[in-house]
Amino acid sequence: MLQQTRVEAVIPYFERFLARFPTVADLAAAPVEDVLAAWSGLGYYRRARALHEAARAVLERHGGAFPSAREDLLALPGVGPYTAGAVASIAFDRPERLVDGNVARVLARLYAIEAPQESAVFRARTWEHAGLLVADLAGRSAGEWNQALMELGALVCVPREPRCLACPVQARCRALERGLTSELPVPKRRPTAIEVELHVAIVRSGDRWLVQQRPATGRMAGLWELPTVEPSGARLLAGPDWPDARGATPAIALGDELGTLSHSITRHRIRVRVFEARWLAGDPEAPLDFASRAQIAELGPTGLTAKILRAPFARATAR
DNA sequence: AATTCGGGGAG
DNA sequence: CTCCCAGAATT
Repeated sequence: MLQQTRVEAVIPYFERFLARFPTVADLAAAPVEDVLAAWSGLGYYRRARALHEAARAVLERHGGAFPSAREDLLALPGVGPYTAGAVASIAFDRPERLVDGNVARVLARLYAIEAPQESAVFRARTWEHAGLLVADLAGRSAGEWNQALMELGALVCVPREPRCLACPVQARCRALERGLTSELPVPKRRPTAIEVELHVAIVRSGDRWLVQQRPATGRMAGLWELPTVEPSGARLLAGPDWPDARGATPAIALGDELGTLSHSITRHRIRVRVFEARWLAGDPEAPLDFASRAQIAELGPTGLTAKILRAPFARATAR
């Protein structure tokens, strides 16, 4: 959960998740749909699938006992260099290094690493320094050291306007010595944004809303959303074939435009136009269905769908 | 090496 | 607005 996601954002998900799946065996035994529903809103849904697969791998390969060796951890789905180092050092007290975004920034400044942050050179230098520091611990806890390093980056050696006066290692910081703290680390190049327009239909039946499940592959796979089309036809974010696949007779008639909102997912900048709409057919068939707010929350909505359902203009459409 | 995955909070 | 977060997998 913590991969590329702030601790504060993770905590409520983590607590709900562990209440629902208390053990590795519980997680392994659960349907992936339940795991996705518990993950809904946190983003990077591949992580949820990987964690689910990892739980099953722990049962099959390790008899249900979570592995503690770095190499065994790396072999689990969704576990890369950072996570392997974090679990090995923090959970199992092994003398393993770790580099996350915070540690990379601390080390880049401490040792004045001028290579761009996405480069292989930068990655090699930071991991090398992280290893040397752990090797100097002389038996003291690498888990505590690694967490302290991350915390230093999160609280003191922050991206902009670092609090160098409060830094415990200011005396040995080469970036501070050279006046480079605002220049390092050299940020990775930002990819150009992709503009997308989506049309979303709000179809109400009493207190229920028409929703559709996204395909099993691709973005936000398996999550539920309000009926959505991408008029430009690029189909970057649009759901399953709707309304085209409904045949010559459109099953949904668009009405008044209720409002617009903006949404961003990674490099896509989405302008969303929300329309009131009517359902023209009989009972909807999969992947379409009517669901109440509570049911939608339980199914696992996309972040955009949750945002739309919270919007004032969506609340005011009761029929 | 470059892209692709969400969403949210800080500034 | 922009940036970036306790990254990993895929192309």
